[in-house]
Formats: sequence, structure tokens, C-alpha cells
Amino acid sequence: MVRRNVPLVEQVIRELLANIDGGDYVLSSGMLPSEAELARQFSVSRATVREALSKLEATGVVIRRQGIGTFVNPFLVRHPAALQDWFEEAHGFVDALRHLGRNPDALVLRAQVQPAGQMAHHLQLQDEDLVVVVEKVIASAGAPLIHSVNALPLALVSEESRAQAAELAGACDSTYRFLEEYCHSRVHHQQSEIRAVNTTEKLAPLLACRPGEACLQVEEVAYSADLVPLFYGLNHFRGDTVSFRQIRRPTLNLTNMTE
Amino acid sequence: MVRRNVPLVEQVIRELLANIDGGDYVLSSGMLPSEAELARQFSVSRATVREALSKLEATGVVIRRQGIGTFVNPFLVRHPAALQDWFEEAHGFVDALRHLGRNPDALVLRAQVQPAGQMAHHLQLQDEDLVVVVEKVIASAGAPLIHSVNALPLALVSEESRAQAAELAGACDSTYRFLEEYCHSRVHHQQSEIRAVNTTEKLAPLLACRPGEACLQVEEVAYSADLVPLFYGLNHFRGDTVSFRQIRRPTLNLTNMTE
DNA sequence: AAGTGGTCTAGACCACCAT
DNA sequence: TGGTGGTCTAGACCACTTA
Repeated sequence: MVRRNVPLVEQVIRELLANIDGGDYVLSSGMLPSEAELARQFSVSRATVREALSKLEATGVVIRRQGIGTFVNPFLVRHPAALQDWFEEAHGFVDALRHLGRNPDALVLRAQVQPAGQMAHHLQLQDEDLVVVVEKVIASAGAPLIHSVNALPLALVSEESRAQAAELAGACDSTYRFLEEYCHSRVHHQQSEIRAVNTTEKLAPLLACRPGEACLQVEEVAYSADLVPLFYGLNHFRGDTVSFRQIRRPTLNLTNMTE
Repeated sequence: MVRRNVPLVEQVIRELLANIDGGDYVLSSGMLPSEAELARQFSVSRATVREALSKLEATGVVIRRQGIGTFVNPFLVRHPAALQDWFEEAHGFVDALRHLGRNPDALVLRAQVQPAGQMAHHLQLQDEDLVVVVEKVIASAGAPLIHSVNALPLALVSEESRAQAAELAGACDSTYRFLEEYCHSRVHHQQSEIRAVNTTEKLAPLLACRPGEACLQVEEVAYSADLVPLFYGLNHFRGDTVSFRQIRRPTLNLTNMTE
């Protein structure tokens, strides 16, 4: 059942990524062939090549300089992990840690169905609507790194799985995977709020640190493409061992018209 | 001396933003006119309209849904501040706070020229190379919110300003502005590392909080388009009053080919 | 002057969603 | 079925950088 219709742009992106990973371009000062040349190589129009390069530029893989050329982002070559950074892609922490070369274990503390309560408004639900809650600790090399609580509206779970939702969710090592598997939904974007807080008495033993130690709190809501809230998450990261790396770029770089 | 050649795409973006701000589209379920219709209205090709919409989509202003239409992001309507969020645009904290409706004051504690020392490697300098250092506290409504130390290579400062670099930098309320004004450089992107730390004895009085309180530490290096490090910054945010909001999206959403 | 990326056009067809 | 956004083309000219 291979009914595919892979867009040309995507094929071009794959080719380019493969060549970059293969080091073909990096050798010669990191410069890629010109857009016209790539269009010839791939037998596509220049517009298609440009579309592909735009996406690669948006993710920070390449850097384009007018009048000069397109280059592989040298920062990527030095820190290849940055590409799969949690902040760059909307994926789970477990995946992110795996990409970073760590070997994470997830310990599920709790997986149950309960009323949404305080989390209701984040998910646009009523207080008494049911959600699937999974609480877990993610550890690497025996040391706990992250404590997370995720809540997902029970109504999203497909009917045939709804009865065993808690068990299935507890067995799944990522909320994202659970959504795709049992809810037929994909995360389109995610809104996060990041704060620094002092570890509470309750949380400290779970993160194996002293109460009062600084930790990062990330509160997030994931949405589908049609803006339905998919899940709410409250995560705490050990401050001394976890940090976020992020590359920010001005996306809407309008020229200054006042003069 | 108004030598402008504003790209059509940019003019279209401005028009669209103005209409969105004016609420023209929001009324009718938030849907924008179709791409073909906009092309007619602005007398440009559909490709130009699409380019403009792509940029607006990348910044989260609009959401496009195939087969349906393009919509103003309803989240923006509810939280208009998110658009100018510090995390979305590579601009200074002072600007960001102003956009958020607060009225920030910057108190300069120190503005001097000194050897780069430990900051050298972030800026790709030698330890003894000189940098312009500005230390300040940013407060809103009398309460300190942010403590920041920024260091910028003296070599970047244009020759005629170099002698008074420290004074000029201290007088400038944003490193970004200083770079544009006296270094003829623009920030292209910025790499940040975000951690949670406990406030030190030294820092606490500057942020008017108790030692040990959790605060957000953001360490960042700004680069020009040609990857020259422009400045290094070490910032501390009061944990109880400041939080970062961020919208993350998977930028490179390749379809799964394994099947 | 030659080569690069940046902008723009006019037109075509496809995939998706509503009705 | 008709309208929407998604993909793609071929060709043109401009702006910028380097030599």
C-alpha cells in the first residue's frame, strides 16, 4: 500500500541533506552549488530549488548570502546535535535525549483517567471532562533529569482504544507517539511557557535534588493544525544538568521605512 | 536621501498586517481573502502573495489550511503581545518589554573597555583582545527584572567612534542599536543557552530578591550574516516575575517515507 | 564583467475540503 | 462541483559581491 506522491521540493531537500551529511559540500569551504546548477542537477525549476533551500535555511541547516552563495551552517558541523534539539522540532524529550546520544529511561509513576480539574481551561474543556494523565520521570544513566505530567482529553482517543486508554498511554514512551497511534492526530505546533522555580519539597526527591534548588519549569499546550488542544504538559528539568539551546532568528525582517 | 526599493512582498506583508490589526479579517471568522483574490487586490502575482503569506505563517501570524483558507491565528487575537515576544524576534529586552506594554528603565552599572578574558572564546578572540562591556539592570515600575552583561569586540566599532566606545555604549539603550549605529553591523541570528540557577549573593541585591531564589539565566552569542560573533551576553531574569513564551513548530515536516 | 542569490510574473495542474 | 491552498514551470530582471 505505497501510495505516495512525494513533492519534488521534498525530494530535493532529502538529496541536499544526504549530500550535506555525506560531507560533499563541506569540503569545498562549505559552499553548495549555485541554485541554477542545482536546478540542472535535479532537473527541476529554480523555484523548486529555492523553495527547498528556504526550508533548509529556516531550520538553520544552510545560510544564504546574496551575491556570494549558499553555505552549510558551520555551527551544525561543530555541534550536529543542535539540529535535533528539542527546541527546534516539536518532539518529545525522550526522543531529544536519544538524539543527543544519551540513553534515557522513562519511569511511569502514574497513568490514569481523571477529571480535567485545573487543567481544563488549557485544554478548552469543562472541569469534569475526563483526561488521560501520565506522570513520569525521565532519567539518564540512573540520574533523574525530568519530571513530567501530561494530560490528554479522553475524547480524543479513538473509540476502540478508549477503554484501555490509561494502560496504553502508560506503555507509550511519548505522548506524540500515543497521539499518532491511538488518536489519529498530529501535533502542529506547541505553545510553551518557560520559568525558573525553586524545587518544591514534593518534587525534590523525584528529581533527586535538594528542595530549593533551581529548576526549569516548562508548561506547554500542543495543538493540532485545526487548533484543537491535544495535550497539556507540565515539566520540570533539573537546573544543574539540563539546559536548552536555541537559535533565534528574526523571521519577519522588514526594512526600516522611516526616513 | 530616500533611496528605497521596497520589495513587493514586503509591501504586501505590511498591507496584510495593517488589515489584520485593523480587524478587517477577524470579524468574518478570521478568514483572509483567498490568495487569488489578494493577488487581484494588490495587483501582484499569486506567487508574491504566497511568499508574503509564508512569512506571516512562519511567524505565527496566520494559519493556512489546505482546501479551506488562510486564517488569522486566533491565539494572537487573544494575546497580542506574543507577536513581539522576545523569543520571536532577535531584539533587545528593553524593546520587548516596551512592546509588552511595560515601561522599562535601564540603569547602567558599568560601561568600560577591558580584555575579553573568559569571554574570549565565545567571541572567537584572544584573552587579551579588548571588548566593550556594559552591565545594566532593567527595571519596570521600579522593580528590577533583568540583570545583563554584554560584551562586544572593540575591533567592531568604527574607527571614528572607537575612542569613546564605552561612553557611547553606555548611553545606548540597546546593544542592537549600538551595533547598527556605531559598528555598521546587524544581528543575523543568535544562539542562546537557557538554564535555571539559584540567585547568588552578589546578584540578589541587584535583582532585589533573596539569595537562592530561582532565576533564569540566558547566555547568548549574536552573529552577523557572515557568522562573525557580534556580542556575548549573560542575562539573569527574576524567576518569579519573568517567563518566556514560545511557540514551536516543526519547520522541516518531511513525510514519512518508510513503508 | 561575471556569477550569485533576491524578486516577480503568468500560467498550469494537483490535492484537499466543503456542499 | 467549485473553491481553497500546494506544487511546479520557464523565463525575466534586479541587487549584490568579487575579481
